[in-house]
Amino acid sequence: MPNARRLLVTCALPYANGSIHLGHMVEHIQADIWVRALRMQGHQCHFICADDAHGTPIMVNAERLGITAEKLIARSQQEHEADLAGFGISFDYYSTTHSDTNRELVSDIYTRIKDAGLIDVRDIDQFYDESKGMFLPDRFIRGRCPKCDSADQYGDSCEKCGSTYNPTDLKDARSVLSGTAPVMRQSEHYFVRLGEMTELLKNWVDSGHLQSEVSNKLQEWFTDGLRDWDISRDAPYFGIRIPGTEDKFFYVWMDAPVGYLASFRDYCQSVDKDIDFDAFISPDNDTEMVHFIGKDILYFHTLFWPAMLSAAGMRLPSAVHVHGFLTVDGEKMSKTRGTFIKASTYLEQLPPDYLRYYYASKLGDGLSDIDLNLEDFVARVNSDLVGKFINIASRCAGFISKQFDGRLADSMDNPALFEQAAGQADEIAALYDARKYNQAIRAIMAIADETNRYIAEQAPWTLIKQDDQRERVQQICTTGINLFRTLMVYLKPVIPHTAVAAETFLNDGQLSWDDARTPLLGHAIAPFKALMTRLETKSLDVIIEASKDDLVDRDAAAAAEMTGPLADDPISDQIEFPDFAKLDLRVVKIIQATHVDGADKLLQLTLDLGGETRQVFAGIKAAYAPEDLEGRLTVMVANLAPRKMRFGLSEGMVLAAGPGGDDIFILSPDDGATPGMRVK
RNA sequence: GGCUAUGUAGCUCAGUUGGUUAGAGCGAUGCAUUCAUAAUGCAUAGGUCGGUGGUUCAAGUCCACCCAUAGCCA
Repeated sequence: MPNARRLLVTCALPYANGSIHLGHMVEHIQADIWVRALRMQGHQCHFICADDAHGTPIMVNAERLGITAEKLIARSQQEHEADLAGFGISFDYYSTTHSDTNRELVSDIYTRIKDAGLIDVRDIDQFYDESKGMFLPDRFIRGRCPKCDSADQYGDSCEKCGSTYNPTDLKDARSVLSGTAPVMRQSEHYFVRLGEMTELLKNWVDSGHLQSEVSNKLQEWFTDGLRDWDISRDAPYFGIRIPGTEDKFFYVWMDAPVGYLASFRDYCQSVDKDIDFDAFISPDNDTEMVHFIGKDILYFHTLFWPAMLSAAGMRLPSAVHVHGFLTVDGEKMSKTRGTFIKASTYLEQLPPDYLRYYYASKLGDGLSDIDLNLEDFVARVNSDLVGKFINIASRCAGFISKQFDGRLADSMDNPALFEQAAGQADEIAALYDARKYNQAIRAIMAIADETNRYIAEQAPWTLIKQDDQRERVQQICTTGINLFRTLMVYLKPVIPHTAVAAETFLNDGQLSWDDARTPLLGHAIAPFKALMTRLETKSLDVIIEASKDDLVDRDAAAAAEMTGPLADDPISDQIEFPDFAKLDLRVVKIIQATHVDGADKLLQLTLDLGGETRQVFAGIKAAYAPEDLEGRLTVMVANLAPRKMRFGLSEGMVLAAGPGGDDIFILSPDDGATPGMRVK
């Protein structure tokens, strides 16, 4: 194809710390439809993605699960790829940002930025968790909101009053990881001097690569002035080490977008070896680089990313296509309502093409959110796809196979009707290209409506009763089948799985875009089998219920975590060994235990330290009877300063665990220990 | 709080540079039909276009303010 476009198309990299859900699918489906439409027209589209595998949340989560971060991200990538493949997302390559290629590329880009004099190094103050030995991201600090005093708010913003602030403003700040109070500590950070690139970025933003809403938004940021971008994080950090440093790592948002290129380079080197990676991404090239992203990560892709590319001497994106969020039944996806639906949960019940069609029917080229209205979803799929579109094939195929031995007529009875539909090929292709899928679907369904109307007018089921009208019936049904075929071409980017089944039925190989224009005549088709079944509300109920189950498990786990001993009584501040060595813990034998007159909780214990005896009062009366204790070994703090109590002098203390009341558990050494041994 | 979107029939959405009785699909109701996965066709009902005020010969469409919803504030 002479005018074939060459494109690198990407979706935002899914984060390797959670499952793909139907919100992610808006983007992947949007991009996949775009790519498939272009490919059908003969364009060369390299569709690339990867897992975003770095950052503190992944490191922390792996630790919590007791596995390595590498294992966590490998597991996640496998799951993500399976989910995306299940929805028919036709990536050519799917990698991870935790790869050698990515490390090389980021390091290279960083070095070029540095050589251009755009890196600034300076100290900043940041919260540090001493017990965990690490700096804390804003999200890992909670405390009371400085504005409205609400408890348990994140370090960057308050969910109650919506105000934003610095974690340093938080009252009673606590580390989410350990529950301890974080301390301020200074650390050297690396910054990209974005402000230096303002002009360049402005030019790029104004030159038509972005939706108008996006440029408007960026205008605000330009007005405020671009601030330096902090690209470093201190060890420990699961990520890529900054070259020339010992303990500094690239902030995950530095290496994530580079992952697009790293994954693409791996693809060029291992799969499609005809592509010259360096040439492809060099400026002044006729290739296109197109990113699909959600509006939440606009900033990173429209300022940082072009800035990085430009500083590194690479091509800038041809387009960044931004979409909105998904709501379900008009509300934010909710785990309690069961509307936080994972891709895998959906796929267990329903075919991917239903959702792909529904999203397509609602997606425009703007940033507005789209709503998955479950009732509307059922109605739309059943009425549009099954009732209108598939029905055309279904109602015509019977005549062709039963009356005409499966052969289409040599001509159509109404070529004008076909031409009218076929003539829309360019227009519909343009709508796909402009990402106005909702308009494309409307145009396509209008053709389906017209076709059904036409068949009803002709009433082949009546004509077939007259012998002299047989040929006409065959021609009418041939017209119908060909309109179905043209519609199938138009819908193929949206419902590829259905297209495969339809191709079998039409028995003429794979449909390309140009097939929409030329009818299939004098051709034998295969017997018609149901291409799609109606969507049952029941399946959706199952999905909703299953999504609630996910939540219950998580809630239970979260609740258990929240009410455990660690939550009630967080681990104390870290100490050094000499602090510990000050404690002199000894194994002792309880030689006598007696009640204390007038004391509610105390028992008086006489302890043998192996050569010395002590009197100790212990608050364990509610849990132990004196006779049960006599003769037992336990552990005491032997060098605790004696304390005068109402009933006498207590010369130390025995160790016990538990919340109190009846729940007190004194310690016992294993068999073999003898009184006087030191515990260390 | 500031900014940016959005607010049109029961539901999901179109409405071009302001111009005649505001549109589509689904749903509802009635009729027709029975080839087709109870699919299809015809017809009817249904909207003071979030609210108020303004500009204009004329506003869903422009302006101001207000209300509601969502997002952003790196």
